[in-house]
Amino acid sequence: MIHRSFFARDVHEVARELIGAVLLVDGIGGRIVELEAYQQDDPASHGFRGPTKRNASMFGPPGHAYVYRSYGIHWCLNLVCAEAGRADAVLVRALEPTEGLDLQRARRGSQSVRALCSGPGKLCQALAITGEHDGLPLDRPPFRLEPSDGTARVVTSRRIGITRAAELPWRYAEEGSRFVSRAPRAPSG
DNA sequence: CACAGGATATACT
DNA sequence: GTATATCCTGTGA
Repeated sequence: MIHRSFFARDVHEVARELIGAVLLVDGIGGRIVELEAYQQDDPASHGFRGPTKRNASMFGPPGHAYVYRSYGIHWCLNLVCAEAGRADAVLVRALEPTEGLDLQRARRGSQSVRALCSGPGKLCQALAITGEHDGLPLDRPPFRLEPSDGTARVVTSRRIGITRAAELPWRYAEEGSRFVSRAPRAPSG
């Protein structure tokens, strides 16, 4: 069980240690295989221009969820890090589905296991994460987080789908995983 | 494999 | 009005 205090640290440390951790919502989910780090002083972050109604939970205490709607259609899940008042968070981009595959398939339509959670919008649909989860603590139901066993090898690469600060290697993924949203193009560390 | 286009909430110009 | 931390479908090389 990962306690919310786990998140009261540097976002990059948290991101690296969360690869291989298990994320469940109402018992449904899988192993985290891909994350991206966003910081308050990062032009690509929603918190860069200060608090708004949408990003309010980013500025709240760490160890809580920040859920926002993307392109008017999809939900995306972030885990708030650092100290309260600092808008740092990791975006959960992909899971290796392990729990509740039938329900995930039903929510996503008849799909291959690889297509269930290989993207931030996809995994929110598979786990039924919506705006109602925005601001909820991550160490209380319906969330459950179990730590990685430490065997996952982590690679970094550039973040996906952004135009500002696109050169920063702040995407973290499990090396060789077939469940990431896209294969890292230029792996390092 | 690489695009283009559409759905459409929220924030910014 | 324009852009965006997305996804799906269609077209064509």
